[in-house]
Amino acid sequence: MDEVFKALADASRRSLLDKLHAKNGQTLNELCEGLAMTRQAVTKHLVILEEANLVTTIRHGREKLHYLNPVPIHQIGERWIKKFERGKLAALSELKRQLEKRDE
Amino acid sequence: MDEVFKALADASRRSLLDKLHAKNGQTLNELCEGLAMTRQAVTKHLVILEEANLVTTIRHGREKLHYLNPVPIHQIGERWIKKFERGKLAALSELKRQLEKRDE
DNA sequence: TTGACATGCAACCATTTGGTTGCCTATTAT
DNA sequence: ATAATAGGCAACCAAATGGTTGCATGTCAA
Repeated sequence: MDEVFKALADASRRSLLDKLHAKNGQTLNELCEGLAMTRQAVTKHLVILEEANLVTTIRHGREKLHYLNPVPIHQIGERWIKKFERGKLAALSELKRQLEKRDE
Repeated sequence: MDEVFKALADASRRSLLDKLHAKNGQTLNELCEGLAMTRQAVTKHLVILEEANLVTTIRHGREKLHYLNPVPIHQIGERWIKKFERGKLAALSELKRQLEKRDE
């Protein structure tokens, strides 16, 4: 879980996920296109995404195809974000109450 | 948005949010209880959470009360996670198709 | 008013992070 | 067979991160 959060914490990595979301199964060099970064830097990001299970790869000859795995993202939504959404209205009304209480 | 992802990338900060989710409006010293960290380290984490707008504070005399703001978390769910959930089944079936195609 | 309590500020430190460059290996096409 | 293509590995670097210690300030209670 921590690995997923850490992997998502970098804008370059999120844009790589975006790229795969737009077109799945890209090679390393395809993913490098248009990025202001060396191929090796992209490789490092992809390794982190793979370790967080956000990207799966398949070797096909000399090419390595990268596929998005949306499951960990979904899990964060389910296990983490939903927890905080439940208390949302309650929290806001409590904050309002505290703000009003402030000058007592 | 980036600040929120970065703020959530640290397990200590997520546990501070958990603490506030369990009991909102705690002081710095309250939040320090049971943590294997100095008060100053906790302060630094709270500053990061505040800058990401995940925590709001109110001074009340010599105490500083910390309140959870669930809005940015909700936004990540809405603007980011949902995007990847939509394509989930499609992505998985495409992956399966590619895996099967592999030996052609 | 003075001591205790809650927090703030700044300097410092080790480790991690995000990136680079240079070279090596494997596969494909001519 | 050989050149071009796709990718991997390792060393190195600067900056960011997560933590510490020491001291300062503001507020409350006796």
